[in-house]
Amino acid sequence: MVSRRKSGSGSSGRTNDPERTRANILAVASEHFAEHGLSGGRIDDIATQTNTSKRMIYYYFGSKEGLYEAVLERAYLEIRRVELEIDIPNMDPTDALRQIVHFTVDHQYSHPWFGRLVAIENIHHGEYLKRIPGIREHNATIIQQLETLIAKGVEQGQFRTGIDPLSLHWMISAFAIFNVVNDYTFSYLFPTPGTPQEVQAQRRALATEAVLRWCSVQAA
Amino acid sequence: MVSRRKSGSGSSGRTNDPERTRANILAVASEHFAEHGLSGGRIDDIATQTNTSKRMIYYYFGSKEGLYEAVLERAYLEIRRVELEIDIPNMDPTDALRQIVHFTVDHQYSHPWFGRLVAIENIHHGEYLKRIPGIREHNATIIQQLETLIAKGVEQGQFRTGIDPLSLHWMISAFAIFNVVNDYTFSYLFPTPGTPQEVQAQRRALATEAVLRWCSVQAA
Amino acid sequence: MVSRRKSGSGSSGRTNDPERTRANILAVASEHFAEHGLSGGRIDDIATQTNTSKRMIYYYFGSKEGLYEAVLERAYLEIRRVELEIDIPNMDPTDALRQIVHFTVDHQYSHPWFGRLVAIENIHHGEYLKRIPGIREHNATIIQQLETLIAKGVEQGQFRTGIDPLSLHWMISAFAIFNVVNDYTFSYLFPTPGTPQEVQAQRRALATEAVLRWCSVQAA
Amino acid sequence: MVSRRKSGSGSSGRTNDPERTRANILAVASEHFAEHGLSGGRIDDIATQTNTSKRMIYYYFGSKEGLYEAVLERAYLEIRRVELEIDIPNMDPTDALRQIVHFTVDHQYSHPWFGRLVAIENIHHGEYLKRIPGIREHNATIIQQLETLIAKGVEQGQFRTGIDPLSLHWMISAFAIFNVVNDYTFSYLFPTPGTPQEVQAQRRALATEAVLRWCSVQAA
DNA sequence: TATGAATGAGGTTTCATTCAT
DNA sequence: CATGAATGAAACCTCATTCAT
Repeated sequence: MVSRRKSGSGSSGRTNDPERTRANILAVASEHFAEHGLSGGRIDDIATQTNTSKRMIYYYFGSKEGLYEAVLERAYLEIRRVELEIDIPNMDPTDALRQIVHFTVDHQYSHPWFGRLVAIENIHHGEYLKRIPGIREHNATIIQQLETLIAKGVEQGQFRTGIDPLSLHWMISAFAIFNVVNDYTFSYLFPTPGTPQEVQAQRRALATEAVLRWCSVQAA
Repeated sequence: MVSRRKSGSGSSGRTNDPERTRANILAVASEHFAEHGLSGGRIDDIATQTNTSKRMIYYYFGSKEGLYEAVLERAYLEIRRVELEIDIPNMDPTDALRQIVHFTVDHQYSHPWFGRLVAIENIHHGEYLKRIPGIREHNATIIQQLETLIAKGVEQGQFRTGIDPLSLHWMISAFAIFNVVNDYTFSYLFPTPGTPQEVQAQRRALATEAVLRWCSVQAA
Repeated sequence: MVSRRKSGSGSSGRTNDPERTRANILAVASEHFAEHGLSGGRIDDIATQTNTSKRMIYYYFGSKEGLYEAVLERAYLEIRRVELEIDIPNMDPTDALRQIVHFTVDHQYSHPWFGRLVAIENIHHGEYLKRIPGIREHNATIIQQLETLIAKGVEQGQFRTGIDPLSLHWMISAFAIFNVVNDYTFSYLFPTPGTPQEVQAQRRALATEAVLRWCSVQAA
Repeated sequence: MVSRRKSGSGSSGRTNDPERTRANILAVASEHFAEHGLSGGRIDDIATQTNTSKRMIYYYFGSKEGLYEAVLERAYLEIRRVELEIDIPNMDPTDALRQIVHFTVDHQYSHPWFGRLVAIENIHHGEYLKRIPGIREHNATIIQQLETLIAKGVEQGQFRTGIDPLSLHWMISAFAIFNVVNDYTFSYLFPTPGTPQEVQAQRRALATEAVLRWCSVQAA
C-alpha cells in the first residue's frame, strides 16, 4: 500500500527513512485525532494504522500531546499554504472575493479534518496552538492578502469603504468552518431537502452572496 | 442537610428531593462536559462537585454516556426556550430580525457552554443527539418563527423574495456559534484590537449587518 | 494466611476495612522498597504480595512516589517510637548510655529495612523526607533525651563536659546504620572470622566502648 | 576532532583512541550511577553526556550491569590507591592514626561519589562487587597497613593492646562513609548550626577523637 | 436513597537493547 | 569504530463502573 524503499538491501518491514516514518505517523495521527479528539484519541490505535510501532511515536513526538501539537501545526501550515494558491492580483476584485469564499467553503468541505481539528483545539482552549512557535506569523499572510483585495475593490468602486479585513476573514471562516464542523447536529435537527451535493452547493451560494452583499457599495 | 418536604407522591419518610438531586447533577455535569468534552470529562470530578455521590449518577443516568445525553437534551431544550422569548409578531420585520441576530449572538456569548456542547456533540458525529426522542420536533419551532417573519418582511417590502428560513437560521447560527466556540484559536491567530467587550460588539454588528443585507430587497 | 474479617456476611476476598487494606499495602511496600529501592521497586510486585490489587495502591497513595513517601514516614515514626522505650531517667548515666548504644545497634541489626530505607532515601538526596510534614519535630525528641542524659552524666562526674548531644546521636547512628547497610561490601572485602552472631556481638561491643570512651571524663 | 597518534599496535588508519573512549564512558557513568543508582541510572543519559554513542557502551561493556560493574571496580581501585599515599612508617603512631582518620573523612567528603556508589552497591547486596576478580586481594593492603601501625603504637606505649585492625578500619569507614552518604537525611532531621565547612570540621574532629580515644592506653 | 471502598480493563510512557548503514 | 533509527517487553497510571454496608 505504501510504496517505498529505493535503497535496495534488506527486506524486513524496516524503513530507516526517518522523514517518511515521521510523516507517516503524522498523517495517520491527523486523521485519528480529527476523528476522535485529543482525549478520545488512542495512541495504540494510531500505532496500529502506522507502518511503525507505538514506540516510534514516542521517539519522534515525545508524548500524546506532543503528537497532537505536531498534528495541529501541520494542519495550520497546510491550510494557509492552500489558501495562498488563489491568484488574487490578476483578477477582478468581486470575482476574486467570490472565488475565495467559494474555494474556502468547498475546500473545508472536502477536507473536513482541518475544521474538526480546529474545533477540537478550541475545546482545549487553544492551549496547544499557543505552544507552536511562529504559527501566528505564518497565518498573518491571509489578512494581508484580503487587505490588498479590499483596497483594490474599493479603488475600483466595487466595495464599500470601511471593510475590516479581519472581519471579512472572520465571516468567511465562520461560514466555512461551521458548515463542516457543526453539520452533524444542524442537518439532523433541521433537515434540508436535496442530496448532500445540492445542500453543499446551496450553502456555498449562501455564503458567497452574504459576503459579497456585505462588501458591496449598496447601502444596508 | 437540605430539609425539604416530600414531593407529592411517596411517603417513606425520606427527606431528600430526587428532583433536586437530579437537577444538581445535571447542572454540574453540563458545565463539566462543556469544559472538558465527553471523552475528557471525568465522572469522579463531576461527582465531587455534586451534592451527592458517584453512585447517584449511575442511579439516575445509568452511565457516563447516559449523563451526557441528558445534559445534551437539557441544553437544547433550554436554548429553544430562550429563543422563543422574543416577541416577534408585534414588531417591524427588520427590527425583529435585527433583534433576533443581536440577541442570539449575545446570548451564545454569555452562555458559552451551550455552543461548546454543540461542538463537542459534533465531534461525536451527533450520535447522542439522535438518541434523544422528540428533540427534532422541539427544535422545529424556530424555523416556523423565522418563516412567519420572512413572510411579513416580504409582504411589507422590506425583505427580498426567495429567502429560505432554514438558510437564515443556518447563517445566524454560524455567526453566533463560531463566535463563541472558535474564538480561542481565531483571536489568538488574528488578534483584534480593543477590549473583549468592544470586539464582541463589533462581531455582533458585523453579524447583524450581514444578515440584514442578505435579506434586504436591494440587488446583490 | 492473613486472618481477618469479624464482620461475618460475604465470603469473597473483599475486606472493606480501609485501615487494614492501607496498613497491609504499607507493610508489603516497606519491605519491597527496602529490598529494591525506589527506582528498583515494582508496583506490580508489591500489588501481588498484597491482599488487594494494584489499583488500590493508587487509590490510597496516588503514585509510586506517594507510596514510597508513606513508607518513609511510617519508618521514621516507628524508629523513634522504639527509641523512646528505653527508660533513661531511672538509670545510672553510664549504664543508660551503654544500653542506648547496645539497643540501637541491635535493633537496627534485627530490623535492617529501616537502615536500608534511610540509605535509599539518601541516594535520592532526602527529597521525599522533606515532603513529610512534621517529621522533623517528631525526631527532635531523641536529641532532648540525650541532652538530659549528658547533663546527668556530667553532674555525676561520669561524663566530660562539652559533649554535644547532636554529635553523640550522629556517632551512635553512624555505627548502627553503617553496621547494617554497608555490611554486604564490608564483610565481603574484609571478612571477619566467627559466626554472624559473634561478629555482631563484636561490633556492638566496639560501638559501645567507642561511645563510652568518647564521653568519659578521661582526657584524650 | 581529537588528533592523536595511533596507540602502538594496530595500523588500520583509524584516528580515535579506544582507551580514551572507554575512560570517557567510565568517568561519565561513574558520576551518573553515583547520582542516580543502578536502577535509577539511564543508559540514554549516560550516552548523551559521553563523547560517543550508546552503541559504544554496549561495545565496550556489554550491558548496563557490565558498565556498572566496571564503574564499581574503578571506584574501589581508586580509593585504595589514594589511601596508600599516606606515608605511615615514618610518623609517630598517634600522629599517623590522626592523619589517617582526618584524611579519610575529608577525602570521602570531597569525593562523595565513592561513598554513594558503595551505598548503592549495598542496596544490591554487594552482588556486583563479588563478580570483580581480585578486588578482595587489592583491598587487603589497608588492613596490613593498620596492623603495622597498631603494632608500632603498642610498642611505643601509645596504643592499648588488643586492637583489632579490622575493627579499626570498620570504625573509620563508618564515620567517613556515614558522614557523606547519610547526611541528606541526618542534616535535615537534626540541623547543626554553622556553615557546611564548620560542620564538616566538627565531624572530622569528632571522628578523630573517638578513634584516638578508642585506641589509647587509658582504661575505659 | 446514599457512601466510600474496590475492581479490571485498558491507557500512556519508559527502558535496555539491537539493527542498518 | 561509530551513529541514529527501531524494537518489544514491561513499567506506571487512569477510568468507568460495581459492591458491601
